[in-house]
Amino acid sequence: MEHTEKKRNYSRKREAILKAVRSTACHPTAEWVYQTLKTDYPDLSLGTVYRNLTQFKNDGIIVSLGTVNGQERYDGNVKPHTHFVCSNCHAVLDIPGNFISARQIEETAKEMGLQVDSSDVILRGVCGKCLKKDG
Amino acid sequence: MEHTEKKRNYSRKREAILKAVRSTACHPTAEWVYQTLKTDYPDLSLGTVYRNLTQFKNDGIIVSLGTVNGQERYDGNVKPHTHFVCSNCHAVLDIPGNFISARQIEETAKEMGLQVDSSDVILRGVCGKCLKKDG
DNA sequence: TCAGGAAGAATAACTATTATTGCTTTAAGG
DNA sequence: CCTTAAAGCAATAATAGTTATTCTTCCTGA
Repeated sequence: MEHTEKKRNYSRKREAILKAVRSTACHPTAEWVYQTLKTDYPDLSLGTVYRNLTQFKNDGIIVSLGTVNGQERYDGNVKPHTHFVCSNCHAVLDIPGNFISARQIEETAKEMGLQVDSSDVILRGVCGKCLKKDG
Repeated sequence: MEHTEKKRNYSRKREAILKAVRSTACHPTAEWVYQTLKTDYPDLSLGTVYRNLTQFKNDGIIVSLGTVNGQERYDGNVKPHTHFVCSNCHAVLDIPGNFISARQIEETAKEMGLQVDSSDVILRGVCGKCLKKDG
């Protein structure tokens, strides 16, 4: 009996895309992934990156942070955590700590008749790098 | 010495755009504002709506909640508050309560050398209407 | 009233994303 | 093996939201 456990055809490129997202803390855009992999995979197309990122997102393997400056940002870390967005250079940083009360959310959701599946905390401001640069 | 504050000419349309955003709790898109005002201002153009919304945002008169389903959502309520986004119908609802500790954020920001200007809490899930509709 | 600047409409341009197309690979059954 | 159907893929075209451009009109202050 052969190994038949893969539901989706294996693809070196797809694996590389997933690896790229997981191996950085920069919360990349589709474009970033494309540019990063283009040297190793010259015949990679941007559409392939978009398609695979969407698949990963739907499968819950990666997560989307929403759009920053018009571009969707992805995160290989699927555990909920806080993000900081620099309004100057649009960098996205991970922030340790939760800042939020799950119990309080649950209560409010119940009160208002909502089903809450996830919660995001996003801080906005200027990152250390930009603070130094711009005085 | 005169004040150098940039004075802006009065405009009935601009006033109407601002009023439209402030008079609804639906956290409208540019398109919504355009459609809403088109009957009263038949010669209003979508470009004008976009331009004025951007100006208002830059002036801090209104605030952007980021893009939901590809469209930017605005809010006439500039005081920070929590939002709920329905992943089914993409409605945006106001949630009373803050859920977040300003002191804790301040501490973390100081630790990490960040300047935090604002913070958003976004809950995602299914709203009451959609829960009823879809079972 | 007149000059100069701001606002507006119409439309073109841009950018991120998604759908389509046609080719290739894989899986399943005989 | 061999055939056939389904799925994957890259490349391209197309879409949608937004922004920029151009030209005209209108307001404001002297």
